[in-house]
Amino acid sequence: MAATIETLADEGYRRTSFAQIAKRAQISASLIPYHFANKDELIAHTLEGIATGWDAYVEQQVVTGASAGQRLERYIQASLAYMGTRPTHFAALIEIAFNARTPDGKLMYRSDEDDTGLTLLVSILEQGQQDGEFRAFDPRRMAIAIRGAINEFFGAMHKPGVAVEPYADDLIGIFRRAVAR
Amino acid sequence: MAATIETLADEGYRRTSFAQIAKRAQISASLIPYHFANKDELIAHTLEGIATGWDAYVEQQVVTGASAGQRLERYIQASLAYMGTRPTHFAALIEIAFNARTPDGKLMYRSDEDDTGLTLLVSILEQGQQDGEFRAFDPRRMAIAIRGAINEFFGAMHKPGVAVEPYADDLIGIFRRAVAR
Amino acid sequence: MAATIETLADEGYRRTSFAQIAKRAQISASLIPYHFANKDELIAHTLEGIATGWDAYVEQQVVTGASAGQRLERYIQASLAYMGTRPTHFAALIEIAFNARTPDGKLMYRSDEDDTGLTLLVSILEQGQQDGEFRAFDPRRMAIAIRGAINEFFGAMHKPGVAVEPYADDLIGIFRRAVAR
Amino acid sequence: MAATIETLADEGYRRTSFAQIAKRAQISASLIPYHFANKDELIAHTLEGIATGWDAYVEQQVVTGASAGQRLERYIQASLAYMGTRPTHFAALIEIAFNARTPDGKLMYRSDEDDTGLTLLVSILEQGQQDGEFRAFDPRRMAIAIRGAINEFFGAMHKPGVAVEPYADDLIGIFRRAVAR
DNA sequence: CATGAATGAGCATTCATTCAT
DNA sequence: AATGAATGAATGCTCATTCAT
Repeated sequence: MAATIETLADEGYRRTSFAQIAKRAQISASLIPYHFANKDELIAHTLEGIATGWDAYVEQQVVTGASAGQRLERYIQASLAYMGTRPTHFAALIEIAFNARTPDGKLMYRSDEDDTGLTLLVSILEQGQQDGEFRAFDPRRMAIAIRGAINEFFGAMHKPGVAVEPYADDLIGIFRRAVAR
Repeated sequence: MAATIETLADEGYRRTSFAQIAKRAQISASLIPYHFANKDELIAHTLEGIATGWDAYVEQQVVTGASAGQRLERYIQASLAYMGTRPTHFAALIEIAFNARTPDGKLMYRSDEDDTGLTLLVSILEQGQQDGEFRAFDPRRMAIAIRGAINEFFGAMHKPGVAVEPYADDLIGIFRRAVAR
Repeated sequence: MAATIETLADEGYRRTSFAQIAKRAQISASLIPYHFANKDELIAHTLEGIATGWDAYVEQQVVTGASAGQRLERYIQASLAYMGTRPTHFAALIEIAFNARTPDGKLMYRSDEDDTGLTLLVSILEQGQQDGEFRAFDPRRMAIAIRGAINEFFGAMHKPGVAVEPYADDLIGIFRRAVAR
Repeated sequence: MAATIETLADEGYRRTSFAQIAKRAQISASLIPYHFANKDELIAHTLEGIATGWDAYVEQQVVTGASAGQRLERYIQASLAYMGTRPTHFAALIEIAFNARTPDGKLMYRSDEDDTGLTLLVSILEQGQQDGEFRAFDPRRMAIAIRGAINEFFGAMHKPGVAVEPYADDLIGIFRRAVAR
């Protein structure tokens, strides 16, 4: 599965074949369907592994926040930190999200399954509103905007002169103003 | 090329084969490499076609703005409007961006080529700062955040209860506050 | 398709792969699914080709019979003659009949489709009964017995000291007695 | 081995893999080559098991016949009864007969090994001729016809309106006339 | 005895591309 | 300009078999 993540990140979804994964893992290609039954299942397990790790990390950081504002701040910081620390995992995540399809042809990232990341964010925002800390706004739409701003960083992070910390600081500034009363 | 866009949007990059495109276009599959020499070239032309149309539309809306604030507003509105009007084009764009690779294996969306959309946005922001209309911030990082918030909408727009206009209004609100002195 | 018949007869259903057929036909294996879409379709076409040829030959011989008795005689003779002349076709037929399965897993030879060979035989027998030429018996069961006795010859014909003509003569003798008043 | 028979009958020779058999037997697939060394050997043993059971049953019925005519009658009845009682065994038998091949590529049902069923039948017929009970005919060819008529029943027995007893009665009638002086 | 992990060979099929027409 | 035939490479997957445990 580690080899799968690497292959996804380095070669892209299309070239992530059993043969390529097996080459990296130094095993025979036919061993993969022996353990996973399906390529879809391999992908699903890989996705789950990545998502779980990420969600756990972010959540663990977030809960230490005393106020909704602090929790939002830590959500942004943790998300970007994770992206910066494990770019391979995030790249694999993107490859899967934009390529893996359910049997009926729908893209995974458009599926209706619970979207842990967004749910957590929405709950932070709602809490802030209930506490009177944040102004009135639609929490779901705000969450989408925040997550978009976070994720976009991944495409830019490889370019020269772009670093995690300043971007995190800027995002915190932007969304502090956005939610402030 | 219209068939290529449709196929990309409906079937995804992987399944966008000459055979599939040809079936939609009601032509023979061997006609495509006759006109385009390469699959890469077909993709490149398709991408260019989409990008040009989008950039032109957004730019045309932006230039009518009297102030940097208005131009930013129109940039956001036009981008989201285009996405809502031509979801097929945007879906194809995403498929290409996250799948097409240069011969050396790099993803296109990470390439160093001029990124018209972002350049325009950066110039709006810089102008606003020079005019004293916007506060001090890093224009590039702000542009990344804005574009991320815009693009994220595409993944969410197919879910129930999500519409273009309210999201555009919210984004405008968010980034007005973000750039305000 | 000729290569398919030969491969079926010589190698058996299991080993009748695109690769094997292609080797005999001196073409590339990938050309077969280009023309036939499916392996099932290739098999179906092959089966149809064989069955049509056989049915046509037998029927053509049968119609020249003046009486039901003569027609029965010619049915037996023609069936066995075809088997002796085109053992390859018959071997392929058997391979398909006992191996090809419909998508739901049922064997083809147990399917309910019209069984031209048997239908013709039944009609001969019924006519003989109506004409008062044959005694009373169940035509369907008699037809099954006749066909079984004919088909069994295929398994035995390759053994030394077994020839078509004497077997045909014996079968005619057997079933003349069986249907005689 | 019981699982092998079931798998052969239900899934067909092609799909009768160690994996499938093991699934039915609720054992590990690698246990089979541990006990049988070869797939061929497993098949051979299975075939032997089926054939022995069948032959024994038929022979046991046959020996009780007082005359050749009675023994022929019981041969037909017992064969068909066995087929009707153990259709699974017979189906497996057919799968093996028409698919298993000796290392040199020859089908088993065409091999020269002693064919117990046919040998018994031939001996009955010869005895009848020696006793002056049956007319003159080639016993081997007559035996082939009888066995063909019996075996053909298997393909037809699953269709509606086809039962063992009437078919057995008809066959007895047919071949009584065929051998009668 | 029995198992799970592992492998190389083979299979049906898709694909980008070439080529004669 | 356009097509159908053809191909080699690659893909997901199954299979019989081996082996360490």
